[in-house]
Amino acid sequence: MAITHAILASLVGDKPCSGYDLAKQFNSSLGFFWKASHQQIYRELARMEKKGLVMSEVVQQEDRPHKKIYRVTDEGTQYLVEWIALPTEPSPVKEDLLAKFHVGYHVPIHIIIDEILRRRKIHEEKLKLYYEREREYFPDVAQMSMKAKFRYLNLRRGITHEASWISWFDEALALLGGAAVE
Amino acid sequence: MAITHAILASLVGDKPCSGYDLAKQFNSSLGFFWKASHQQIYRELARMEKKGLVMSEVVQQEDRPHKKIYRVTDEGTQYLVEWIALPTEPSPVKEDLLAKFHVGYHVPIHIIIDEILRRRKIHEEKLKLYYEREREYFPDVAQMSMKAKFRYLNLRRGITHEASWISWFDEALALLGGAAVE
DNA sequence: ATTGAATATGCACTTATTTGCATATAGTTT
DNA sequence: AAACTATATGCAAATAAGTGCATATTCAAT
Repeated sequence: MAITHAILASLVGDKPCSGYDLAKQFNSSLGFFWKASHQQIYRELARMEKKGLVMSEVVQQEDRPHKKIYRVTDEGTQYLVEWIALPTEPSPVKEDLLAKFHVGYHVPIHIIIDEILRRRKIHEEKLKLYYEREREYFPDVAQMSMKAKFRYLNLRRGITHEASWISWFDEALALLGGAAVE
Repeated sequence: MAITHAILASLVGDKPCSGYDLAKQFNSSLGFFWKASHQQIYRELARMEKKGLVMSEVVQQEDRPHKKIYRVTDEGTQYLVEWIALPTEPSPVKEDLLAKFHVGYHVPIHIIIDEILRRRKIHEEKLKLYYEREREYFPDVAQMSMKAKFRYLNLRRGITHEASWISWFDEALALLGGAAVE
């Protein structure tokens, strides 16, 4: 996915913010569909401003360095809406772990088992975090605004994604004879 | 994931082959963890040969253009095995559809519904293909070599991945009031 | 004969990403 | 006082990845 679209979606969908804020939003819903370094973000924001998709305003702060707050222009909004209407292909999977599994029988099995256990823990913690957020922010699924529904679905995608990893890890452990988990 | 690792894994795990063959293997198990254009592959193979990770042999063919068969060197194998032992982080998700959902309430709902239905069909077809391959190549899960187990698990990862997408699409359709599927 | 498909390779250009460096303010910790 | 953390921005260089174009052979179809 082009970083342009991710930034536009974030600025339109949340409030106008600085590059620093964008870089931080890896924790929030933005992190479900996009990650990038702050260097990428600053550069991309500058490019987008040159193209007229966003505009910035320098905000002087007393206790912190000044910052540039970016907001989406009408042109930017239109560009985003047009992009949404275009069909989207599934993003290609590039997963290290699967490449390792492809030749996994060439290394001692404990290396693979350890790696599965390590990765499983990472995904489990993420899943737990997502469940907590689900309980906290979306307690009443029946009563939600359109915006909330979409945010909820993105969170649900994170949940199904992590859950499918975990069930696969368990399958792998069972087949490869790894220890039971916890 | 670095394309280097994917190519090495493919050459070690399957048989030595040409860049053209590698590019075609998008259909087979290779496609679960890696996609690239033939241009990328040829360039990367050339680089890897310069580094000594692979070596090539030109094979003259009577009925087709000549081709270069690449095989992994001892150095390449060692490099791959060392890489496998390194821990692997989950690959960052960059999914267009989630960015679109982030601002989905800004466009008419039928655009989103249509896109869900279209994407659902793609994932369903892939899942069907994977199930067929599972029946065909792995009929007896209890009796498998180590190599077969790893191949089976990669296929299973493809299956859990696609299945999690489909269940999410159904959830989205239910919440957004889309038509029942088929 | 010419077009098209499959096999087979690759250069050149462009874009994307990563890494290292650099700067600046202010508060907190040692 | 010096070091560290958090906020805030950005350039430069290197590496990686992606797109467009170009070439060559053979067979099959029109």
